[in-house]
Amino acid sequence: MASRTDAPTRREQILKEAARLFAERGFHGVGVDEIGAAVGISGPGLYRHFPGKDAMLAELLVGISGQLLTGARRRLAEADGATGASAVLDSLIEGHIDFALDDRPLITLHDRELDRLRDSDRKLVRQLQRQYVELWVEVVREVYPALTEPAARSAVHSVFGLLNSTPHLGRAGTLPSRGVTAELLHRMARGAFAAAEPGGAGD
Amino acid sequence: MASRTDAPTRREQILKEAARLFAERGFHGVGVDEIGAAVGISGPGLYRHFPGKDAMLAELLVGISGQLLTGARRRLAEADGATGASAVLDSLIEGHIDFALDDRPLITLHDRELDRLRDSDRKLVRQLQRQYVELWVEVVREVYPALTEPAARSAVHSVFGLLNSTPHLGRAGTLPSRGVTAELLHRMARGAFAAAEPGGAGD
DNA sequence: CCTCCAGGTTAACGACCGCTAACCTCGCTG
DNA sequence: CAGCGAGGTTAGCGGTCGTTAACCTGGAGG
Repeated sequence: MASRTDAPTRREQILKEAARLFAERGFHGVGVDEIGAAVGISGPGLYRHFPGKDAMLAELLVGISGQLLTGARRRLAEADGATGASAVLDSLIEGHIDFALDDRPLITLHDRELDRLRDSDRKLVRQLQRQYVELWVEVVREVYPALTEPAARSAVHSVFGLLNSTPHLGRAGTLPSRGVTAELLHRMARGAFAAAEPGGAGD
Repeated sequence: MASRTDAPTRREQILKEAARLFAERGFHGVGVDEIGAAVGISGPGLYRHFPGKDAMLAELLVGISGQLLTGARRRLAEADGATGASAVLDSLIEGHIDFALDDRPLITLHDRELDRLRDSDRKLVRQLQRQYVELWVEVVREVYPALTEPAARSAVHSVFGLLNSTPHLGRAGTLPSRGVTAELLHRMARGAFAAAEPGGAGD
């Protein structure tokens, strides 16, 4: 939380590099020596900042889930009663896309290494994720009332899959451009939701 | 290929269980002893069937990519000039959905453990995947001519993300039902493609 | 100036893991 | 029935990895 303006670097450096490495080679595929080397220190020096390798992954995953949920709640509150549900959904989609484009390693970890956590941490992360999903489901059902609740939940998960596909889009900066990609993803997400309705604009 | 009618051989049993375990806990998170235990033999007995743990993953990934590509080519050929491009796209979507619903562990491995392969195997898998994507891109561009080629490719990757979200839908058989889920995914995929077009039915 | 602590270092331990070696035991087949 | 190969078994080696132990160092505070 105390990270946006200040720069108490080491810990955050470590987390950032660990996230990148975990996303690239998997949690079990990365050694602590590599993480250390990535931030200029070597090996067990990491244990001055974290009690263990597991703790790094836990902090990353809890942080991601929390950030997503917090951001979504903020967007929901900002719009409040004024703007329509459709605008809120657009805001949620925009926020998720920003995250997926900004922090690709994190979005990768988010649905890939969850099972490597201790039981307590995993439960916490899943709870945060569930709240995030439920928040989306409510908004989606308001915009598309023909959707049953299970259908809406499935649709939300599927759209997450669509939005989280950013790591597969371009190995390096091969994307057309950030703005264009974001717009494309946004349109597709809306189109997917719209088509999820039984009487929608499917075919 | 010699597996549909005959009883599953040891080799196929091993591959199936290995796929499940790799998907659940990651390639590096599963030991050969666990794979052996899952098929009733124990430990190094696996080496009577495979030269090593890497070889199992390689065979799985090559097999998946090949099956997907072969199936797509068959569907493209079956439709030939008779049916329209839109029907071919529907057929491709249907095939991918069947795969994603049938073999969830495989679809998970497919975009998760690719980097754990030896260079030669990884190149082969990537080549198969690229051909599969390009096949989709051509069909999609025929159905939605307003899409530029990069946009179509991004859209295809994103729809794969959407369709491959099946593992997140229900931990067990909590899905509404296979048919309903398949239909929902199909409509969403079509809706996403349609909305990808610049002047599409976005909002 | 002495102290102390945050933040490093290297050495090494213990566990685990992939794989090999050596051996066993069926069910064929000549 | 002898022989043998397919398909197992257990024991154990070598390497890697997470973690701990013991030690070092520079800068802030009394």
